[in-house]
Amino acid sequence: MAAIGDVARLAGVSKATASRALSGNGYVAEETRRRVESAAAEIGYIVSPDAASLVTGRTKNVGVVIPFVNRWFFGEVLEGIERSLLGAGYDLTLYNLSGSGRDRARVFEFFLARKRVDAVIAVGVDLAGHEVSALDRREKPLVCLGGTGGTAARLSIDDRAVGQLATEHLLHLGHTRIAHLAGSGASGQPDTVQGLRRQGFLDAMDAAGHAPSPADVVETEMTMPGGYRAALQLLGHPGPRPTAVFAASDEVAFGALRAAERLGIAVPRELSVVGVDGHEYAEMFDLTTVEQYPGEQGRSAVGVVLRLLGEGADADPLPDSGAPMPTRLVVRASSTAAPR
Amino acid sequence: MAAIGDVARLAGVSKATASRALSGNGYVAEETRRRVESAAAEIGYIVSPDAASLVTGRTKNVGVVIPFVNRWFFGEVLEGIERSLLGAGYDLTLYNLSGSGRDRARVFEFFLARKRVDAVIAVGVDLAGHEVSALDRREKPLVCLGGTGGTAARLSIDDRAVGQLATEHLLHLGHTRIAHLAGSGASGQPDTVQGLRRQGFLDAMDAAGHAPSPADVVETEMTMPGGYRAALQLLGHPGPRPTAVFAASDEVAFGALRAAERLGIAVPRELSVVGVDGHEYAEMFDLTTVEQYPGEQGRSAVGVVLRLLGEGADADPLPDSGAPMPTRLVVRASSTAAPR
DNA sequence: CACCCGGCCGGAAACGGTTCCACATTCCCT
DNA sequence: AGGGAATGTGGAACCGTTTCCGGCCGGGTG
Repeated sequence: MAAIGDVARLAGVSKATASRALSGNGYVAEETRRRVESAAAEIGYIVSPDAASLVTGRTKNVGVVIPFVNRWFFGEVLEGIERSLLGAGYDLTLYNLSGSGRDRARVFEFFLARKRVDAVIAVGVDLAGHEVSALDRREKPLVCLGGTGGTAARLSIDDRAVGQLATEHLLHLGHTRIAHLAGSGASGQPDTVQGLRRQGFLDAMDAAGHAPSPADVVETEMTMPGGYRAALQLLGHPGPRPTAVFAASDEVAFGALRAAERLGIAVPRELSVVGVDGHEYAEMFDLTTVEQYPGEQGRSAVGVVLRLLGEGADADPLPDSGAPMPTRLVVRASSTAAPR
Repeated sequence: MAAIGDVARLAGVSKATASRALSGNGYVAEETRRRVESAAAEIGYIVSPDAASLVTGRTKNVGVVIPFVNRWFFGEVLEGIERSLLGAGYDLTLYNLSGSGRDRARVFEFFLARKRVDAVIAVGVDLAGHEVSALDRREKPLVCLGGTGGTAARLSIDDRAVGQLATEHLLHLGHTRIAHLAGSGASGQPDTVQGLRRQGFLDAMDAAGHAPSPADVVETEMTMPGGYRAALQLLGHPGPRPTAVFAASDEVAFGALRAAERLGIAVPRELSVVGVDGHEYAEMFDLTTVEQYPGEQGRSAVGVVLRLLGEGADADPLPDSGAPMPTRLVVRASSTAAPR
């Protein structure tokens, strides 16, 4: 394979000049630069990123750790991150942190600790203290998107406010008995996404003077089948039912809709449903939801990372640091006034 | 940061020996090895993959190019690949090849051509001739999972057989007017996934002596909203309707189910629906489907790649090369005998 | 006893770039 | 006119590994 020395020889300059010409750092006469470039093109020269990062210490590569790729929110975030990174000339190394077992430790101690990534974006993962300290001992910038634990840069929506907003929407419609399909762990870990959305729900209910019965808050995996099962449990018994459900995510809400259909409960006449996410399918299901914009969030995270890495002010402006990412209530046919 | 020289000094050996001790290549006395290892642990030494791959020419990193991450099949494949790769100590660099424009060229010419990946797995992408030749000019093994164009190693299900199988299932149930919700491009590109499934459908119909009317084969984006819209178009008019639909993917089938519900068409009494994929949600929707196993496919692809890279025979046995990956018809409540 | 071979180790040469430093011009300013 | 700054270039050091080669030792073999 052609190395920079070959290019230099062909162009009649030194390696140093060739390097400067190709990388654009330092002074080099316009005419020389052209000569070097055409020499490089002629022999099909491509730089070795390994050699370059060996000496510069920067790899132009960022690690992304993410617990799922096949949940809508995460997939969307990942796509946003990927696109931005690629645009900035960075590679993206993916770590799918599913379990919390030894694989997880391996990712942090073996893969991320190595010098192959310049920075890490953690999306929706709850970092342990030693995990984040392992990272900044290596002086690797860390940006968190959702999740908990990082003292580092953090981007997030206001999940408590989201829960509150969705619930208030139902309250305004006159519902009084509102159930909540919460993400699993919502009551145990109050500062996670699930916990905060649940808290928002409780706050809104409380402010309206309602105290939901414990049976009306059920926790479930945040997937469509999870929501389906939880809704069957919540609604599938004789006797009075809640007239509205606030689902912790759109996928859970879809499952609830399917369960209602299965149980012969008419939506929205007998049951209003609202979710959160702004899922691609929400419109098709006529689902009222609090939208968020994961692709945008991913892009913002990349913006922060690049800033932290000292890449110039070329990118989009930073979101006001500390300010939550935007969300918006979108009302569709799945929610309506409470039946009398 | 600690380099291997520091480890060597601390252990009282040369860099060469330290390297051998840590990498496990070449002769080194057991006792020395232990001394080196504890020295390394003491100062928290970690190798620089950049330096290592600079000299060995191998990066322990494979590139994955994939058109979507947020479609079930692709997400599942990606997860399978990731898990396997991680297990083998490899990194995974993700290239989300969405458009076919300049971004795509950039990925192939700039990112993949560089020496940062040892091999490439292309899932569900139709490679152009110059794209694959660019890769093997660099002597980078290429494994294709679905998609077309690679002369290289290829893993795939038999999509034509899948279409045929699904259609035959409906024929056996007595249906005669069967519609097909095909993936877009099915008729234009006969050797793509969509094209082959459509061909299998046509073959089965033909063998049964039926000639589907052109209006009963409609093409759509392979997503749930796509299936929804296409099914509305297919079923949402007065007059006689097909009694069964073969959807090119489960997500399309879900959309069709939703459309049927919207139109007041009872499934399966008035309309049978079958899909293909074995989507996570299929059971919840009671969908009859031809299952495939994308996670498994991803793992197999990694197996092939590792073999190609000369990693020992430690991994799972190769699937019989050339043999299609397994599929299985799973009958659920969405398909039943044709109404009389 | 001479020889060879296998285990074990160190010195030094790569690998392919970037960057520091020194040096030579040219240019501008006082 | 003189001096310093800006521009352009080359030599050489350096980044952190792996690996080739050669030397040393001990033991089995002819």
